[in-house]
Amino acid sequence: MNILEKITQSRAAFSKSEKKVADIILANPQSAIHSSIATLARMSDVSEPTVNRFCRRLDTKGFPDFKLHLAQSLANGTPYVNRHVDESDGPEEYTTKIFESTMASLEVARQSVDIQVVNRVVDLLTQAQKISFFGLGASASVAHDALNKFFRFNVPVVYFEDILMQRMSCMNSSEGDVVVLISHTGRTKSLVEIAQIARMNDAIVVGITSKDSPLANECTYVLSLEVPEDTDMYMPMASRIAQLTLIDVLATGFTLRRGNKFRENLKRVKDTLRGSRYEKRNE
Amino acid sequence: MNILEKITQSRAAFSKSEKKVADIILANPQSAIHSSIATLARMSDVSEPTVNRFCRRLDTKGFPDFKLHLAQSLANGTPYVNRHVDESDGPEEYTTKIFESTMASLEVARQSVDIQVVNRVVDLLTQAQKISFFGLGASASVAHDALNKFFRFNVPVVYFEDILMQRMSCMNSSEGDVVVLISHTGRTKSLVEIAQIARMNDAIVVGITSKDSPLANECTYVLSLEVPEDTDMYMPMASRIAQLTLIDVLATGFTLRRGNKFRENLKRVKDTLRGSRYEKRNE
DNA sequence: GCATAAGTTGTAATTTTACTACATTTTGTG
DNA sequence: CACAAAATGTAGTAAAATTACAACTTATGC
Repeated sequence: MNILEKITQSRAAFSKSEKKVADIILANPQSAIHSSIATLARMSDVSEPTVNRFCRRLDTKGFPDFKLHLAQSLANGTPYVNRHVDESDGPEEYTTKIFESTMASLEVARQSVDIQVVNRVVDLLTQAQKISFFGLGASASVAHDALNKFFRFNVPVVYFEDILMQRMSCMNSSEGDVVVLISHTGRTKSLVEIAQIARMNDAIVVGITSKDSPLANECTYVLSLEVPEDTDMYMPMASRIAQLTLIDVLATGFTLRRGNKFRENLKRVKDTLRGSRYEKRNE
Repeated sequence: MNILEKITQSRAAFSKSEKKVADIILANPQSAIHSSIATLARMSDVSEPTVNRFCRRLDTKGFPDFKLHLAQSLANGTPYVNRHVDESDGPEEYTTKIFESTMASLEVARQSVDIQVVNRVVDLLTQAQKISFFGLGASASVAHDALNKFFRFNVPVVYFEDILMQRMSCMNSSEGDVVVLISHTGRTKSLVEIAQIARMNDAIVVGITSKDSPLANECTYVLSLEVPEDTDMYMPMASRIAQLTLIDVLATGFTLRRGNKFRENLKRVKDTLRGSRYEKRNE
């Protein structure tokens, strides 16, 4: 656990001199890890043993051990945190906050993904006769993206934005078909219905949605993504990115499963695009 | 820079005894940071000064400094690196790699974004009479997503996937219109043409694309995203996510610029969705 | 309001740790 | 094979961290 946070939190439990030490360290943790106990004691205007006691109060073995912990906390700059955008934020602030929140969400999402299920779903996808990707609202563009990816694999892929088309498509599904449904909340009624229809027609239904949601309960397999609450902006942001990344994972798993030859094929698909592009001049 | 990697890389430059030390450290770096120089020397079967020399060869001030660096490398928030997926990777590995690569790309993208331009583009968008989002292939879903976002703002937004529709739409554009074109490479011919058409009709053209590309040269404003090369999978992955996040930033800037009342409005839009969803039972 | 105890802080000595200078060994080269 | 250069180790030294204990501060009960 991050020792800097720990210092901030346990500040109340510190004695007067220990607070001095805490403040000096918090003011400039970067320099603290390069100081000796003597220097730090002098800077905080306390004695060396006080600094040592301060370290032990934080459950470290002593000063060197404390420095190690501190160094680790400082390692990745500042770990990305989900900070909400504030009304008073300027462009600099909100840009940073959004990028960092997105990264933080991805980190959380990564940890919540069930690898077993990923593997199983990749299995199913490679064997599918037809793959459908459906989502509504913000998740529609995720489904759209999935179409783009799997289309290159030369497998029958279906994607509709229209609810009625989605329904009809599922009506016609049969054994061997895989329907992937994408929804952050998992509470969109029409999507839950589609899951039911698809299952009634023997299709395998994979949900990319949140755990224990009504949609999750209707799916054969659930790839749940525990993404922290979206920011206050009343728009799905981070969840969408996590879904997309998961699609990337599935697509990658797909190509890996299909083997070498298949990837050469993929390269050829990419090469056909060349004609539609301006050549990159050699730099 | 990660010192563990550094050790691996400079292994060739080490002397015989130094290699012994390197191997012991690499074998169990976690225990290394908790050992004294004497213990480590004994374990590596070399003398203490050798360990010290080893540390200096890695551009650290000495053994304690080396331990600090090592601790940072081992911190669990290890900065994400763009590691390519390997053929032999299992589900666990490729999932991690993709998530981490995506995060790494976002970090790079964040640093490359020009805040000034973001601010200016937000300005333009808030004042636009009509906003169009166009992209092709993988970028189409990004444009699609942008539509989703800006649609909620109750501004005239346009999005087409079809090239001809895109062209026609641009033909009809006029002063006060903003056309946002999305392309990772910036070399897609038809998109460059669309930029030209839009500009001829007095629209402002904003490009979310790579710097100095043919498309970038045709745009009024360029939001360049320097995203590291996509992985070997022959599919755009990271670039797309960076583009989406940038769209999030623009959308957020938009709502912030529009002020409080506007966001209340946004909340109302969100609330209208409620009827289409299953209520969340209280937990 | 004073005495006493509990807690806090500092001083000085001790121990541990890291570093330096120099001696010895190993390796490579004419 | 001899010599030089590089590598490694030994022993001593300096620095850093820790411990034990003394002095001081603060709080509490009578």
